[in-house]
Amino acid sequence: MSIDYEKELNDKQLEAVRATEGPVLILAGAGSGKTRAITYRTAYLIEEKGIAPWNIMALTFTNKAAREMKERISQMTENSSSKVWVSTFHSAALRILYAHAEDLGYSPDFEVADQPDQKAVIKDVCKKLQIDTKEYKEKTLLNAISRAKDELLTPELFEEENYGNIRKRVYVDVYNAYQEQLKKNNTMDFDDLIMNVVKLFRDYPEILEHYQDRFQYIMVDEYQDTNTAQFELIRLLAKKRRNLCVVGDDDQSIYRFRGANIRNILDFEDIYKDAKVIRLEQNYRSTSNILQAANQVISNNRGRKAKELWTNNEEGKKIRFRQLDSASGEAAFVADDIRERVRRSEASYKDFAILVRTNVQSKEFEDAFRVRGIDYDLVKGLRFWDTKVIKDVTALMLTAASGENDLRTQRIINIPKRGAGPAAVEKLSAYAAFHGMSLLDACGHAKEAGLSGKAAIAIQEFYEEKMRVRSLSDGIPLGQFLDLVLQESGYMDYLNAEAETPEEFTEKLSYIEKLKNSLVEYEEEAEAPDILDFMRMNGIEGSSMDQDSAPDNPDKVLIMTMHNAKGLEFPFVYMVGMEEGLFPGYASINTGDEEDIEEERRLCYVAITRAMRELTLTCARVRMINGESRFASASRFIRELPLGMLDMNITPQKTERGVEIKPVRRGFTGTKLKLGREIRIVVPDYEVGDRVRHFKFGEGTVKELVKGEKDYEVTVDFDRLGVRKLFAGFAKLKKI
DNA sequence: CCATCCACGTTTTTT
DNA sequence: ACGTGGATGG
Repeated sequence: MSIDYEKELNDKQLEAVRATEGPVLILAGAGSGKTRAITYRTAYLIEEKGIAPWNIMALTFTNKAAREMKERISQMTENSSSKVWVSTFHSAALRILYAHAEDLGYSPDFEVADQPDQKAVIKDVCKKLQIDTKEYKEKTLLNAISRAKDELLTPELFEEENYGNIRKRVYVDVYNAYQEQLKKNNTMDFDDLIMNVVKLFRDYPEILEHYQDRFQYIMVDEYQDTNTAQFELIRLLAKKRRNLCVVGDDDQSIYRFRGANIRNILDFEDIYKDAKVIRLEQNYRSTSNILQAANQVISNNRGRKAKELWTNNEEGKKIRFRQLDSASGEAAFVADDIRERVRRSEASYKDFAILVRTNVQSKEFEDAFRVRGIDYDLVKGLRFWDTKVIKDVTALMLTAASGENDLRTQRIINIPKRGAGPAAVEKLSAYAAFHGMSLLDACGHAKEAGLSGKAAIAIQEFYEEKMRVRSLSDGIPLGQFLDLVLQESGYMDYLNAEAETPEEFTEKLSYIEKLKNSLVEYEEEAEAPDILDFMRMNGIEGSSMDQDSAPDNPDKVLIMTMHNAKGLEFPFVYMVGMEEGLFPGYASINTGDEEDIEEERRLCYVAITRAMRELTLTCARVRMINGESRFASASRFIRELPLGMLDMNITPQKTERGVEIKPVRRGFTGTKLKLGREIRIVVPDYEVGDRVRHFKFGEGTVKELVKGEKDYEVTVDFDRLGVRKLFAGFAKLKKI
């Protein structure tokens, strides 16, 4: 089989495929055949350039992307695909680290901490350090640690950097203790995986060189989402041969909040002066109207790589914009619209996607679809391996297999409930530490550890159950092992008791069933099946039945967040909740940092470019936010759309109780509604030079007060935080 | 030690 | 509105 590259690719794609040597930056606009370019490039390397598949590495962010890429490469290159390293950053890091764990002071059977684990550790640390978790939120602390690791700041470096900063001092202590705790449990968190590979490469040049020789051609997908640590990882790997091809779109960078560094893509040409830059700008997905809208919106961003998508596709329908009275009205409009189109056989349910900015918005749509009998699916973030049931059951199995990991023992010590609360754990931990044994082993000495009667017996039994299971499990198949664990632990009864409804119980049973299938499947394939190995493979890489694999295409309308929609396409897209304060969100408006708005605008661009045939934007005049009715004006992004291609059928305003809401009210975000009547018009009672207080930002001096289109815009120099721009209506500043 | 009540907070998410 | 988590009382 031979591929006709020239026929199957456009000029730019072909150029990208043929640029095999040296640094290459492929700026791939939405829907421009990016994956096509990467997969053909891989095939080209193998078949035309004679590069061995195992010398090629392709890195992605999600397992889904890796799976899809693998599949497409295998379709093209027959059997060599399995030899190409196509994997996520994290699983690549994991594989490398398993081979060199000891060089970094971990034992080779180290484990990976997931979010619940991380949370448990940070909780523990806060307690030990007596940190007021009201002042320093656990989430914030974890986030700070994660960002530090993204930036390759080890606890030592982080400490150096923040030495003088009193507030950061707490972060330093927490980070230190957190890291110590993980290390003690022979555990890395996700960020450690990347950071530790970099550390390994930096400390052991010969190891680095080994991988440099192995990965002679490196490709990185979604390059705009890389963080500093990932960038450094790639840079080191590619340093020797410099065959680095990164593919991305700065306009689709929407993960700044989790550490993505957009500079990686913006500065690529500065770092690699000889980089070849190839722009894929022909879009094969959308109508030209949709594309122009996207172009127009994103052009409002500064600091982006110049590019403009174009298409040969037809002009298509105008983009619809509808403002409804309420969130439920909005959902009703969308649901009716979909139902009508399906009734007329214009499309089927699976052709539609509702894109929301925040998860809470989905509820209204679920209701609207349900009452109309429209099949829908909520694409939710919850994933199989993060489910409580699965976490519990796997922890039960792992603890029976090995009691080394105290974090895990702690997780299940009271599952099912046996009266082992924090107090008991505290005593047992102390005993374990004193005698240099694991927490599980300490459970075998519950009495000696100072536990009183009933608790001591229960915990002693917990220990003995684990030992019993361990001795019985020797050499039995994993599926049976699971049954044994469930039986001995009494977990099923616990589940039944915990479940609020019978449905909930059945759902959880089905999860366990899935786990069992997965175990059996694994056992058939693995050379040396082992529960620890199984968990290792699945914890990071998901598995054959993991949730993010595409639904088997049932005919359902999909509801999902705009973030989740990245990389997908749908004939009909509804972007809902297009309101100031929701999209862009208050949070991004309030910081006064234009960068935040730009990120939201990129998200808007991503969402628009998901649409193939028709795009509908909607918003509500009044929306409940956190239990409070609020006026909302149309999103600024609506105003950034080219008027000419908008179908804007403004519906007359109806209000409950016949109270007319004057258009002037538009934009007074934060104005509360009561009994269908608005009760307050926000006119600032302060002026330039006045001292004011903000509920969150503290005190400051008003620098500027401008009556904007929608609201007063007030610039305040806060004592603690410096200059911020706020909307007067929303900020609720108090004159002092 | 467990259950119950209230206060709080609330974008986006991967691995 | 609503779910989570901490404090409080049995």
